[in-house]
Amino acid sequence: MLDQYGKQTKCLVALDSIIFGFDGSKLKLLLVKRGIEESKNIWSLMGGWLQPNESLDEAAIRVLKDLTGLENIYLEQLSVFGRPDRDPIERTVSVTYFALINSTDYENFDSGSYHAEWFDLDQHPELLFDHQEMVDNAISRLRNKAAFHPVGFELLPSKFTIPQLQKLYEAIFDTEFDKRNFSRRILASGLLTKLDEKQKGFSKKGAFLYELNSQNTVKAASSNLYFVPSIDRIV
Amino acid sequence: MLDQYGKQTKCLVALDSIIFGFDGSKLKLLLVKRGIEESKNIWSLMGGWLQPNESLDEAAIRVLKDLTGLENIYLEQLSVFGRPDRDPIERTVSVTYFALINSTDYENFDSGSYHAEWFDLDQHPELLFDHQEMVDNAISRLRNKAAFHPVGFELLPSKFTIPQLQKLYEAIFDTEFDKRNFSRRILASGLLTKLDEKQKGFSKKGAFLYELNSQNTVKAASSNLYFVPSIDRIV
DNA sequence: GCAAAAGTGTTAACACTACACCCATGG
DNA sequence: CCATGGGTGTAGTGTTAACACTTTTGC
Repeated sequence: MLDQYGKQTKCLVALDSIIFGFDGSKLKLLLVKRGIEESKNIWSLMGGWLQPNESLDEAAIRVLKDLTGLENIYLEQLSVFGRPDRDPIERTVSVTYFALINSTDYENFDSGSYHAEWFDLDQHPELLFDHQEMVDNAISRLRNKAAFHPVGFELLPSKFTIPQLQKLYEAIFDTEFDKRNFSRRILASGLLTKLDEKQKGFSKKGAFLYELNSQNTVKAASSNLYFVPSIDRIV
Repeated sequence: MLDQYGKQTKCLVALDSIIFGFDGSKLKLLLVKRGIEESKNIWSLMGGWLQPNESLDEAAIRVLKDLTGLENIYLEQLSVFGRPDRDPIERTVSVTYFALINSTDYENFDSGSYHAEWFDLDQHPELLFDHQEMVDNAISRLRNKAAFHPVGFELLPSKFTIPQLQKLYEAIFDTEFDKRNFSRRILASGLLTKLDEKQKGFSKKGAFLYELNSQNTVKAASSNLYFVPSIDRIV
């Protein structure tokens, strides 16, 4: 029972964040090289230790900032990993977080002595400890979330085209969509505002740019099923 | 960064489980009286401490068994609570789990010196620390899960009637369904096998009993959207 | 003028909602 | 024989998936 505080063993508590990015055609993963001797050349997730006076959320935000300089990133708690032997050095319970950011906005990291780098999600180096398991878990959460919430926009620049958005969703769900159905569905959500500008330089015709509506003007859209390519891909 | 193990502060790690039950008409919550002085008369979730050689999942299973004698219960990790002041006695990070069981099968607990008791979910005593927050979190997870996975059956006896199942779903989603639409939808899922027996003693006509198909025979059904009363109730 | 990407509509199948009456039985 | 809960069908509406051609413009 929850008494006998004094007799209980304590654990190190770590935070590890899976940071997804998108470069226009592929999903990216932000990794960092770990500073300790034994695993000097192994890439790992953005991780750090929980400090005495911070909540888990605060700690995850601080760690990300310390390692990359990134601020104002929305981090969402995923799950906890706690196998006794998951960290061979000392028993550690790790709480994972995930975040989505537009990777082209953050190419250069203000990361002090750490080296952070974007990798293709489907082609990244081997990871420390159980970090690959954490990444797999995060991908499945990302798919779930993207199906029901307009979450993909955080991975794109503030102005984007429908074909760009479609490529993003195709990357998230690792599949292809019919562009007529895709654009109809996205526009029907009422989340996007069409701008007068066209994207230049990529296609010859140029595609219209859109931006996300201000929160206030989106009503029904965000409370309803948002985008499900086909339910069985996400469950 | 994840080095400097020696310098880091350690934390107590607790497990707290939200155990849902169903008595045929209402959802139930299994609570226990905590053993420590300051909060002797406060009910709390099934909780205990993580031990050195067990994983989080193992610990949650063990704690549930120690407090209630319940075994072979499928527990699923929910989330972690870690505000620095959530436990006033000492800093504790708590990992929550939830489970669904058929409460009528478990009325009497082999709980050693502990006192475990079922309460109506909508009418239970005040809870310790942030346990109410944990319960709220679990309810929303239960709704989500029930909408996409045939999860409700764990709350019923192995043979059950369609009206019983409907009552369960009505309790989970706190609403009412049209019985014609409900049964059509559930049967269309292909998850149920109709038995030759009828339930006796409750209604005069008697309702046919069904059982859950063996895993093997369910194909399309479990991979597809299973039961969504109306999407905006669950998102 | 042609290659490459953008943009746009219709149809047929299916899924969902709403709704009302008869059935079987125990008392 | 009647009260209680069990069981069933249909019509209308909305939603989804599948599908092909025209437009723009840089080269």
